Amino acid sequence: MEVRRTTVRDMRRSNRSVILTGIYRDGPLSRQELSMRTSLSPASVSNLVTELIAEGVVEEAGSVESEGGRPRVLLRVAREFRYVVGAEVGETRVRVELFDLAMNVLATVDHSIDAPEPAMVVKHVLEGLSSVVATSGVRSELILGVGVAVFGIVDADGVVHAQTLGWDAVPLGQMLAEGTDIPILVDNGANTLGQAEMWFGAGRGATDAVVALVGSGVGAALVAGGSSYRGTRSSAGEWGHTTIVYGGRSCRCGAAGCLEAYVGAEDVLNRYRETGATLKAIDEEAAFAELLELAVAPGPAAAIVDDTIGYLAAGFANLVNLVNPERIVLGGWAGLLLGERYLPRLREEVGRHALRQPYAQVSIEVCELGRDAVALGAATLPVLRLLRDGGALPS
Amino acid sequence: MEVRRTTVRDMRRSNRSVILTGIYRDGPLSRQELSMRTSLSPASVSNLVTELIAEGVVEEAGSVESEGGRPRVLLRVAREFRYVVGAEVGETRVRVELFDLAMNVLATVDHSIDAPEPAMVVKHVLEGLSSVVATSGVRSELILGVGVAVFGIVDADGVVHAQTLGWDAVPLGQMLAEGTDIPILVDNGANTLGQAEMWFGAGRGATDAVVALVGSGVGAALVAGGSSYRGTRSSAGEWGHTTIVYGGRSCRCGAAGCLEAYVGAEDVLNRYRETGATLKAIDEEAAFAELLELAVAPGPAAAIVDDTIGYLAAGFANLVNLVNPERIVLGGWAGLLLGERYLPRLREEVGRHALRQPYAQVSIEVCELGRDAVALGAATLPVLRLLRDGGALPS
DNA sequence: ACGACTTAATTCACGAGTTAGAAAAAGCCA
DNA sequence: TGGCTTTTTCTAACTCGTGAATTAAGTCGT
Repeated sequence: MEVRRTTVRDMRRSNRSVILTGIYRDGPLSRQELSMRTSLSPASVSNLVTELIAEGVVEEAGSVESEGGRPRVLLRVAREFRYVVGAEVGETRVRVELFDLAMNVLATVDHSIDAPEPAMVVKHVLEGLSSVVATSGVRSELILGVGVAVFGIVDADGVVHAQTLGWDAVPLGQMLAEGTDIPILVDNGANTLGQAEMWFGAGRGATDAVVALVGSGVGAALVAGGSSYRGTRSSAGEWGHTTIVYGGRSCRCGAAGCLEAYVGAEDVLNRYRETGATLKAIDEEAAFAELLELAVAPGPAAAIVDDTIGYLAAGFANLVNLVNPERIVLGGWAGLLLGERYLPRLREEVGRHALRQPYAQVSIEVCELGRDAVALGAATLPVLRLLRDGGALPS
Repeated sequence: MEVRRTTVRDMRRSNRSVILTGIYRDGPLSRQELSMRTSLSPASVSNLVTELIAEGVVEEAGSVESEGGRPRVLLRVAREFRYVVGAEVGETRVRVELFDLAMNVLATVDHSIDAPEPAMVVKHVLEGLSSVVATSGVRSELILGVGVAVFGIVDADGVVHAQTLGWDAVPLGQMLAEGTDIPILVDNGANTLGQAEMWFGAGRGATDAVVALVGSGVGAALVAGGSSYRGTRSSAGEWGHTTIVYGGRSCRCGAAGCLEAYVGAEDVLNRYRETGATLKAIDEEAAFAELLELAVAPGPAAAIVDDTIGYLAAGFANLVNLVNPERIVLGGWAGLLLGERYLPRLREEVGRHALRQPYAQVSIEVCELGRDAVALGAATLPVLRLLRDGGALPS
């Protein structure tokens, strides 16, 4: 635990960060309002804002009339000050998107891949980067950074361990950095999606939250005290591989009774098929949707879905009891399908498994952004850094 | 999420805190060493230390000869600058202890109680406080604060919800504050014990850790980024009531399949007795020890203990996967008994349930301090505050 | 015993920061 | 135009950490 000094420079950076973050998050604000909410003196706000405007990070955005006095000038982050890129590395495709600072999409490129071989992924990300830069017409010096989301465990230095991709200690960050001058930030896909939901979706306003993702696999993003919690070596959040049925179904991670083996879409379908029933759809997502359709009427499908909600609720209750979040957000493609139908049931079931006290303090919601938010979330990584550094650019 | 300004005062407080914490935690240090490890300039260290010495928080502690130059003067926190009190409220007794700042015990008072009725507990804590002050001869103005540990959920304001004591929303902090001028800090007993282990026991040096306590009940203290993690309303850490066997044994919390229902001492003994076997001992702790003795030879006792280790390992693995700590420390009276016999087995079993990556990063240890550390940990609460505030006293 | 050398701690002037309060700017209303 | 209100900027005062120079306090060789 390295304790570190504070200098007068840190103070200024911190205050710049406070102001910039305020402007970014809570839309156009006047200097007055900034002064109120940060409790910085009007003098300091003015001083800092002048500097931020001179550097181009912040711009004035019209004024608002007051009751008989000088009108307030509104401030906002200059959308076109810099740009950010978000990349999503999936099992079947690489998607690269370019955003302005207000997170408007300016360009998107998708590239399907057959086998997620590291070298090829690197190639596609770099090509996608060039491509979005070209089509958007943005000068590449103006790109603040590239956030890359991968579904697997990502070390602090961008080393990726992803069993689903068959990657073991792939230094993705370094490999990408060799192909471009733009800063690269690699993170877990669950985390980036969680980050997107926290900023722009169902997580807004919460400081202690969990974004739980249920797709073919199961994961979670932990947010503690307003920022993402990653653990010692940033592999926290492997909620899908917590044991929920000791000695139960075997999971692809090698252990038995993992939550994922009960609520992951693949395993839900397996559980259904093991009853002897069949589904028309071949595609996993279509099959899952079909199962949910069948489940409206009593029968084996309904029973399976029922059980799934129960297991999921127990998994949620574990989060509630252990982490005591103020909000849990359910996402992932399967999670969304389940959530839109069974959210009230789910909430109720969580109440049955969780302790009264922490249960009373949590609200359970469904993601608002859909699956495309993975790249969006990745793109927020450089923005987050910009805000944290008070608008100072990485040298 | 209130973002707040930083002023030049915060800077000074922060630097005082950095220095004071360094001196407190890493024994006598010279100004030089402080300068090195905090990266503050020698000038600032000198300046801050002068101030701290003038206020009496820090004192010089002899000097150490150097190789041909002026000897370094060592600095340490003045043990007798202030004193702190720790209280443990258990089901059968109230213990109050008085410490100096080096955490030497100067006085102890125990008081057995039959029924943990709030008003009585308050009375006993306050009487204990007077008593330790009297026997130690410490002037009560010199007492920095009283940390009170209760086994239950403790809100931020010292409101206690403890099912085992039958307390529902008891404003213990406020009740105590009415009886004394000394600042009162109430916290969960698992947290205070965890705090003690983190400072003085098996948790030293770790920044992301979990202290897991197994006694009659089961709980945990979460430490994230060097400080205790409490969640939204400080009820985080209810590890004992996470589901580990979906639909399994019913737990006293009302849910089914909680970890506590499998590894809590009471339930371990129940599981044994359900096999039809009996134990000579009546007392729970003696019975548990007897069970462990019987388990050295193959038979039903060994099977039960075997299963217990398995469940416990799964519970540990859940922590490893979800929280990615660098260390897990096993404590509690039953945990200690299990740990001293089965630690290697336990570690191995955790490896079977956890993901490879996070498992490789965690070390699993046993508590070093024993059960008396609950009051010690409670007493660290005011010390923690002193260090955090850079030696400034609560006004 | 003395002086050269080494290392530790303090002093001091300076630049960078925030703040309170005064002054200026910018609008509204009569 | 002039009075009024509200927002923003300017100014002087004060705090703090830093680097360079200085002082303090030893060791060691001769």
